[in-house]
Amino acid sequence: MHWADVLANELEEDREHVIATGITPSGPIHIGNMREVLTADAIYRAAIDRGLSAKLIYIADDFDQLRKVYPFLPREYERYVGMPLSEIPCPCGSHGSYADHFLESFLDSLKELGINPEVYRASKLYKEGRYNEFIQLALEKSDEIKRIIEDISKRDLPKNWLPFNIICENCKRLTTTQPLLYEYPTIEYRCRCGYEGEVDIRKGGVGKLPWRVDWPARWKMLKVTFEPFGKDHAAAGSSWDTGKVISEKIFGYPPPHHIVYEFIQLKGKGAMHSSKGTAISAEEMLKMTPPEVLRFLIMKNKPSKHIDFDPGLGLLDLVDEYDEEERVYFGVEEEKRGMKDLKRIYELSQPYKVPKKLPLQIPYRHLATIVQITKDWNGILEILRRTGQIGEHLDGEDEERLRRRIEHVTYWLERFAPDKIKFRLQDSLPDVDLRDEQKDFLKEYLNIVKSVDWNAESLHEGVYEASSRAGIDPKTGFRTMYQILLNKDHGPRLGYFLAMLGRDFVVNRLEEALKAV
RNA sequence: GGGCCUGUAGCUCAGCCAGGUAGAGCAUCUGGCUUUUAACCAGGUGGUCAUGGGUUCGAAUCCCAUCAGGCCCGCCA
Repeated sequence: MHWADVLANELEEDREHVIATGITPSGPIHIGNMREVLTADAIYRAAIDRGLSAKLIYIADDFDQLRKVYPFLPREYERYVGMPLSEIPCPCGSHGSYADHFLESFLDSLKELGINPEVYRASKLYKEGRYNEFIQLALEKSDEIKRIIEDISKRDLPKNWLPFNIICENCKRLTTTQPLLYEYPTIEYRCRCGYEGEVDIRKGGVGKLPWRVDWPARWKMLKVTFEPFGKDHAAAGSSWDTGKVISEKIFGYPPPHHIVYEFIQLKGKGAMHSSKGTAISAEEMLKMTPPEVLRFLIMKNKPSKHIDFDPGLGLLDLVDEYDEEERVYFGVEEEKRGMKDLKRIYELSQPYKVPKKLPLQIPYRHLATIVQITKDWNGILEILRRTGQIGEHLDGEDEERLRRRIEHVTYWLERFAPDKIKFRLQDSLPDVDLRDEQKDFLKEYLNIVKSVDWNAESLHEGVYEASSRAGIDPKTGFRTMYQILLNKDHGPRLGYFLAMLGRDFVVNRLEEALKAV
């Protein structure tokens, strides 16, 4: 059984289920967050498929403070450190806040992946007073909460610690205030900026529960019944350990079902850290990977497995693997024994509906070659028709599929593909020095090209024939062709490549090369 | 120090949650194919399932211990 179904089977039948996910939008949202969201979505879908009543929610922790000036920020942001992300201006100026700047494009990406959660912003929940009863309760039970956290996490909290971080009314920081006295409904505090004052906790948005208390509070507030979280939250004494106790003892709410997931790493680079520049943002990942393939990556791996994402050649393999499973799903190819839960994985990989028939498949490697010959849509169609990979007419779904894959592979080529697979078809004959025997070869090959059946295999074989007639190594023959076409010594498999270029183009180029001295 | 995960063929991994004769891809070898951005076709070799114990008629699978590796342990996936 697929892991998502196993987890959904834990959920009680006589209950409304709320599957929660979310993050702190403090910077570009990276691909680890993708795993969390996709894991939650998988369980949500599995719950629905089981006939349970369920919804998926996404909580943006935009009331958390800015921790430091990240490398991608201008230095002026120093003055915002310690303020809630929702209260800091947007770095680019076109979003409502710092938090929205990073959040909005990520939420758009989710749409493309077929994830449509109810979105909650912590800043709103606080300002609208939805946290008020929990704040009051937490303050009343400060001592008990303090004891739980100290016992379980083995750290000491300050003497006058309260489970509430006040936002200074003067400098707007969350991190620089110290409570002096709590007497319902007000807390007196002092701030490092010199300000002293008091806040009324009945008024929303005057402060924030610390994470270890905030988390269990929101379980109850939003009636969360399932939540995936990373293993950082699951270490001994960490927020899950304290959270589940606080949830039960303080708020009287059973902690949600959960799954701890492993992190995604970049192949060869170890864990990703935005601060070290080794992170790839979620948006980038989605721009280079077709959405169904990105879902596939998450769905085929159990949450407990760590994933090495290879943005280089490995990405091509991943797409090929997806395509292969797709063919098997539609019965076009035989199932291999290693394919586990294939049907379910394929279904869960679909952003929206499962296709009714096998979608158009053009090998991704091949597409990577085609888009380097032409970026023009009609040009691409012409190439595919010439090589017999599509017929005269494409239906709407196949066209859509093709367009998307072209977009993704193009982005990948621009940003992530290794140099060795990149080339540029030269518009006119490059300035190359050809030896006499190479010209003999071109002459021989021109004859073949003029009359041969226009397909990859014949064109490829023609090189051997022309080489032997010209008395040269086939290797030199191939190299000669790449020189006059790409101005390089190597290139894509020649037969396919020439077949795509078309007879007129190839004949012309050969003739030009022969004319040049 | 603590926690979680992982350990299956030379390599990458599936199979473990519902115990019933050990699987795939790559590599290698053989045969075919006159070397092309990780070539193709057919076939073969290859594993006391990390180690030790336990439960069981039966264990890669469940339980316990040990060893090794990875990651995590203020906030953050």
